[in-house]
Order: sequence, then C-alpha cells, then structure tokens
Amino acid sequence: MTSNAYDQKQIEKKWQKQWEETKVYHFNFEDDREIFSIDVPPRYASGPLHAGHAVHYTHIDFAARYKRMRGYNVFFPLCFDVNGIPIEERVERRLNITRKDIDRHEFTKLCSEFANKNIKTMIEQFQILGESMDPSVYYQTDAKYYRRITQISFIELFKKDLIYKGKFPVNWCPRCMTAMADAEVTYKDNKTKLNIIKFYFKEEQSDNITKFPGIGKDNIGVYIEIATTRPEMLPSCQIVAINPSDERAPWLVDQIVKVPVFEKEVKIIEDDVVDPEFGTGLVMICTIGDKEDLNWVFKYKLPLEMSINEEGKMTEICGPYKGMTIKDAKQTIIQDMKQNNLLIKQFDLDQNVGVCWRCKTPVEFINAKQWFLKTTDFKEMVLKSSNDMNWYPEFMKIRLEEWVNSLEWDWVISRQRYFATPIPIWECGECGEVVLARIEDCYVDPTIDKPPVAVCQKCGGDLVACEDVFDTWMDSSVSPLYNTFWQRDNEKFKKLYPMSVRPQAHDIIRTWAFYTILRCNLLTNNKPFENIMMGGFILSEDGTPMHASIGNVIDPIEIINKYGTDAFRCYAASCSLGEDNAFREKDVIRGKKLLRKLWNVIQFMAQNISLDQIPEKPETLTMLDTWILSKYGLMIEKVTKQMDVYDYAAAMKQIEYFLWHELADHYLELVKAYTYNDKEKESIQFTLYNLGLGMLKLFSPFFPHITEELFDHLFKQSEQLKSIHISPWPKSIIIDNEKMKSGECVKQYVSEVRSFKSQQKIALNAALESTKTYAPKEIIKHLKEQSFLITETLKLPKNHQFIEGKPDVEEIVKEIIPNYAMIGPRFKNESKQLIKYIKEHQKELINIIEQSNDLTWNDIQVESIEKSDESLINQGLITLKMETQVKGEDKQRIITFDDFYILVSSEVVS
RNA sequence: GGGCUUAUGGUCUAGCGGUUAUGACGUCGCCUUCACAUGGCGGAGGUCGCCGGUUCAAAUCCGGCUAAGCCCA
Repeated sequence: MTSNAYDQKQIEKKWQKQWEETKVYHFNFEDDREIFSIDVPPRYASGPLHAGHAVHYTHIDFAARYKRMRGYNVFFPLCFDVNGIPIEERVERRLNITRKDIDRHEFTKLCSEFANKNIKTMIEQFQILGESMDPSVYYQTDAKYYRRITQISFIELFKKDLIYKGKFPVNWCPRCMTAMADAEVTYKDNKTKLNIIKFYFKEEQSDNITKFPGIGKDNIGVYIEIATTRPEMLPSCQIVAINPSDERAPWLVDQIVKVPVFEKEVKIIEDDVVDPEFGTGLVMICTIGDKEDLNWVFKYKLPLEMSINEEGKMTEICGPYKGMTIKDAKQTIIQDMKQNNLLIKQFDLDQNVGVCWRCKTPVEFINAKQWFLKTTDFKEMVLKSSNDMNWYPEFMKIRLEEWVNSLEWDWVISRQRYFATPIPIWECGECGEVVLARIEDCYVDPTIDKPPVAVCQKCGGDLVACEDVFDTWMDSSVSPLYNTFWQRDNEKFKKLYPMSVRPQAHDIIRTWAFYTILRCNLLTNNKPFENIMMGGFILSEDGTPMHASIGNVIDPIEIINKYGTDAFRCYAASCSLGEDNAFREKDVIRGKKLLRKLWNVIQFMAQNISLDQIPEKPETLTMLDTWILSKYGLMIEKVTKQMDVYDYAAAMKQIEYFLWHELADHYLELVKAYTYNDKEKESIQFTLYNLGLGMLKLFSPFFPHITEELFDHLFKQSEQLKSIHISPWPKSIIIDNEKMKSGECVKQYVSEVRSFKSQQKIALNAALESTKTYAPKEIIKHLKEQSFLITETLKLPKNHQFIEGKPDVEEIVKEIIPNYAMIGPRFKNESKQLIKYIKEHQKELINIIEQSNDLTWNDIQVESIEKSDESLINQGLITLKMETQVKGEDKQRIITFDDFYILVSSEVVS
C-alpha cells in the first residue's frame, strides 16, 4: 500500500538515482533482440538546456521508453556537440580576449574546459528531466575518438576525389576572420542610407538625353544617377545595368560611364533582373557586395576584383582608402563625394543584411582559398535517399527538397578557427601537393604532429601543416557513422547501420539533416537512418521565439522545481510533432493535476485487489468489466498506432481521456456497487489489476517517475520485474462489441439520471423516489440485467421497475429537423428546395404528423419532387424533436433521452 | 521576394467534406460524495482569420489575401 500523499519531489529524485545505479537503460551489444537505434542530436555545449531543448529530448525519450517496452534493444546515446565557433566566441567574450591573443593550443584548452563545464551541467539536467539516455554509449564530438572519425571520413572523401581546394568567393566574417557556410549566415533588418551618386558619361551627350529622369547635367558634364547603399564598393564596380523595358535603355545601353572618385570606366548593359522601381532604376554591379552580385559575376564573367580584404579592410584597388575599415571608408568616400559635388542626395532605407550568425557582424564576400566538398553533383542522390526514409511529419521532406534543389555552391568545409577538428593534411610549400594523414594515425593535429612523409614526394619541397579546421557540421554530420562503429568495428556497423530514427528540429534540416544524408551516402552508399522525426519550436509564453537577448528564455529546471519532472513532461507530450508550440505554464499545472488523478485512481484500485500474485482470468466477467476492458482494448490499439508514428500528443490525449472519464468517472463509480457489497470479487479483481497495471504502463513513457513508484509498491512483486520501464507494453485483453453496447447503455443511463439530479439541485448520492424506467425491449434487457448496479449507484428504490415499451405519455412534436446527410446525396440540386420547404412549413407539417403519425411525399408541395405515400420518417430523411409529458401524474417528472423514459419523483427522500 | 507550416469560444486545443464543432484552462451555478473539493455535475461563451471558388453540402477541398513561426533569397 502506498502512502496517501504523493511526494513528487522526493519520489522523482529517488528514482533518478536508482535508475542510474540499476542501469535499466543500457544497450546490450550481446543481445539478439531487434535494435531500435536513435541518432540523438548531440547537444551543443555552449550553455545549459532551455525549455525547447528539454521538450525535444523528452520527445526522444518517449520514443526510447516506448520502444523498450515493445521489446527492442534500444540504443539511446548520451552525447554532446562541442566543436566550433560559438564556444570560441563565449570564451573570447568571457575572458575579453581574441583567440589570436594567446597560444592556439592554450586557447583550445580554455574552450574545452568551458564546454566540459556545460556538459556536466547538462548531464545533470538530463537526469532531472528523467531522460533515459545511456551513458555507456557516450560520445562528445571534440574527443579524439570522435574527431578521428571526422578525419577518416574526410580522407575517404578526398581519396574519392570529392574534396578540392578552390579560390572562391565565400561568405566571410571580418570579425571572426573566417569563411562561413551559407548556413551560418543569418539575416537582420538594418537601417542604412541609400546614396544617389553621379556617374559621368565618358562621351559627350546630346542635351536631349537629360529630359529623362535619373539623367542630369552640371558644369562638368552629363551624368546618370545611381543608387547605392555601399559606396565603399565603388572601386570594384564592374558594370551598370538597366532593365530593357526602361524607356532610357535604348539611349544608355553600351555607353561608358565613369565611376565617381575612382574614375574607373564601366559599361552600361541591359538585364531584366534589374528592378526599374528601385532607386533610380540603374544599378551598379560590384564584385562582390552580396550574393546577388555573385550571380552577375558568373553571368557576365566579370573579374573577381575585391575591394575588401579578409580583415574587413580596404584593398589595393581602393587607392587612398586602402587599409581603412569598411565603416571608415564608407564615411570618407561619402565625405569626398559631397565635397566634389558627386553625391546628389541620401535616403533612409530599411534593408535586410546578411550577418554572422554569432557575432552579428555584416558578412562580406572574400575570394579566399578554401576546402570544398562536392555537393552540387549529388543532389539526386540526396533526394533519392531522403525519399527512401519516413518523414514525421511528412511535409518536412519538402523543405529538404526545396533546399537541395536551390543549392548552387559546393560546401565550404574549411574554417579559419582553432577549436574544431583539424584538417588532417599537409601541403607542399613548393608545388602545393597535398599529403594526407594515414588513417591509422588519426586522430592527428598537423599543427603538432609530423606528416607521414618528411618532404614532398613529388618535388622534395618542405611540407606545411594545414592550419584550417573543419566546419563543425563536418563533425556532427557523421554522427550515424560514429554511433554505428563505422571504421571501428565492422560487425557492429553491419548490425547497427542504418540507424532507426533521426530526431531533430526543423530549423537545421538544410544543415544537419542534409549534410548527414550527403556524407553518409557518399561513404556507405546507404541512407543513414530509416525514419526522421522533426520537432517543432518551443516559443516563449507570448508566442515569440526564446532569445537570451530578449530575456524570455524559460529554464526547464525552474519549472521542474516548481511542478516536478513528470508534470513538465506532460507539457512536452502536449506539443505535437513538427508544430511550433508556445510554452504554457498552465499546461504544466494541468499535468500536475493529471498526476494527482492517476495517483488517486491507482490507489483506489489497489484497495480492491490482492497484490500477491497475478489474478487469473475468471470464467465469466461481469458485463461492467467486459465493457471497460473492451474500451481499454480499443484505446490501447489506437494509442499503440499513434506511438508508432511518434504522435505523442494524440496518444497522451487518448490515455488521459480514458483514465479520467471512462475509468474514473464511470467505471470506478459503478464498480463501487460491487465492492461495497462484496460482490463479483473475482471479476473485479482481475479487471482492476489489469487496468491498474495497464494504465501505469501506458503512462510510463510520459511519466516515468510516478508510474515507477506505483509499480514498485503495487505490481513489482507479482510481475517479478525490477522496473516498469522494461515491462512489456500492454495488450488488449478482450473486445466484446455486444457487451460494450450494453455497458454504454448503462453508462448513459446513469449519467443522464445524475445530470437530472444536478439540474434538480439534488445531491448526487441522495436517494430518488422512483419508480419506473421504460425503454425498448433490448435496452430494458440490458438494464434489467444490471439493475443491481443501477439502483445501487443511483440510490434508486429497490422496487424500481424496468418496463418494456413506452409509458403513458403525451408526446408533442416540437420540431421537424431535416437530415442533410440523407437528403443531400439523394436529391442533389433539389435538396435546397426540399429543406427550405420543411423549414418554412413547420407548423403545417407538424399538424399533419400529429394527425396521421407520419409525413409522406404527398404532403410536400415541392414541384420537382414526385408525390408518393412513402414515409419521410421511415426513410430517415427527417428527425422529430419531441417534448414529453406524463399524463395525469403531476408529481412525476420524466427524463427522456433516445428511447428511454424514466419516471421519477422530484421529491428527495432523505 | 520564394518554400513549408499554422490560424477554431477570453486563452489553448481536437476535428480535416454531411450542417447540433471536441476537450482543457478560465468563468458562473449547484453538490461535502464513502480514491481524489487538488473532486464531481451542470450552465454561459464560437458567423471555425478575411475574400472568392468547387460541391446537394465546406471549419474541413481549391485559389487569393492578412497575421504568426521556421527556412531560404
């Protein structure tokens, strides 16, 4: 027997500790059971978890716990993603240094310490959240054992000729001094000035031309007006473009104009990409201000002149502005143009500017040497592979496809940073020949370790260590390979690859999902996982995204301290897959109420069962028991299907509804008639035992603590299992449709009478002085059989009679309701007329029914409908709404519903 | 600007061709009832974002618009 009070905090702590000690969640490599493997998102180690992470990992935990109960050998690694810029950023900010201020290896050590501290916190958080991750299959991506796999995968890809070094315009953060993948660029609204400046024509112009807008003349000559937000890009201006539909185009195309300040001569071309409405309808194309410019560069094969260098300073071609920062150059150039009367005016402009996702510095384009992995050649492969997986929800696949189809560049995999996996190569200082690390030597750090050969094998030149590191997605996108022992243990790899499911959030489809599918296919010719489950976003209470900078981040631990883990998990379960959900504290409170209900229900059930052994199924079960067990069976079938497709929100709702409204409100209230009178013991005990245990099992993936506690006290001995979390998922015991109808009949009867009592303001347990129930034959049969149950529960007098047929009542037709579902398909276009007629002739038609007890087509005056003496009632085309009165017995009240008539006295007997 | 998703009583949510729209929170009323008043029963509260189309019939399907979220340009 459990204690009365449910001490959530103490219970949750106790079990978290115990599970760790008993290792119930460990994956067993020796086992023959089918494997369910989860490619868990390695949590990034830049800080503690927020509510969004907590919900995602809790969803994954639902899957893990459910699959364990379905008999799978579940592989659920505890893992962390550590490498990368954000951690470097935090460390730099915290210590107020840049990574270049101290020794490279000293700096990575600081990063590592910072990350490990966060990991320690997160491991505790995962435990508090009740996640059943398995620490025996642990990894973190900065460990040598993991980086080794990243490096080997690179070497393999290099050998397949899929890696190349190229000089290519890349997104570049001048502050972080590194190339960035497109994925690392975010967009930010920004206010800037649109400058209208003068480009003078090289040749003399007729005055005619100045009649056009955007073309002017001053004492120096004739000029066109060009709008630009980036005057500092002027030195790299290559062409000026105009829309061919522009009225000025015939005059301007092929003319030469001079770039102000820099006097460079550029040609005017026409291209319909130019928006004639923006600015002056004339644009200058530079190499390169933004990605749009890059398209021009390719289209017109423009030279890649750069006006900004890697440090965000102006280059050689900028003449007197060389060496200035972008900001200074911009100001100075504008100043100079003002002085020389080259600037016509300035407007305020809202723009959307690409910025570094970490430090929010506007991203520039730099023509830098970088390492690339060929990706654009493999679009088809990725699409085919993704199509070969089950996506939950399905529409998320479209996002990947959309992304893949829009890809234009290969993946820049090198970064000029420190805290990441080193690129395992050396290059010849003379001829540029690349020397790869040997696979057996990995993990290597070329900045520390010696190359496998002393000098270049081609020319004898000295080898230079590659100082670049990998983009962190290079690490995380081999997680399925690491998890399945690729290149470590071929037998295990065969057993584990591909993995069962990849859970992740939808914001990183184009990165994590895409890169993983790409890499794994390139290296194994097989998809990395069978299923992919997409979590939505958890928003803050006001429906906006959580941001540390806004200060609306919700700490799951705070919520748990207040309401407990299982209650928090109840909120997590209410978030449907793939959809964005605002966090609601109210839902957690609701969870707490549900837990209390579960505790009380199980407690009550336990009072009426013997817990020494599993009760045997008796030869006959009562109707009541058969009814509830059938409903239970149907519910399990439904829930199981929902759990199989990761639809936890729906599953949880089903289980909750059954517990609260079928089991507690109806079954338990009815069964008291037996338990208080010591009747039907065997049947009840069997039912209570199975329902009690079954409900705990169904809830256990969601509420691991409370269910374990109750299982431990009540069922552990009889079931002979150390934990509910390794017990088998419940199965339906019996589904008897006939008895279910019977039960529904009693349930409805009882709840109608209760509702009547409530309306009459009578206490629900007050005795009723009644009387008689009339109903059709088969219903009366059900009720008569259950008369004990009914009279006990409702406190009806012992002499209550159940009578076939109708009482002596007056029934008045109040309304004739057309049955649309029947009328529509049969009468199609005529339906409207018919329905209109019935609605408009209520009085008349009611009169006919009262007289002849029926309504036929002869009574319907609608031209298009044929007359006949067929009955509309018999054909189900109309339904009659009735009002009932008992004839002559004024002290009697009557309750009617469907075909029931219950005569009761309104007087309460004590 | 493009792709995907979402829009349902005050708040959140189910339903996703059949007209009487589900449940929760809140609110109002009633009931100490013997697992739970942290409970039970009942009431009020919705032209299902807006406009158009398809259909006998639209919250549900289609198109457009508006707003929000994610991703991209």
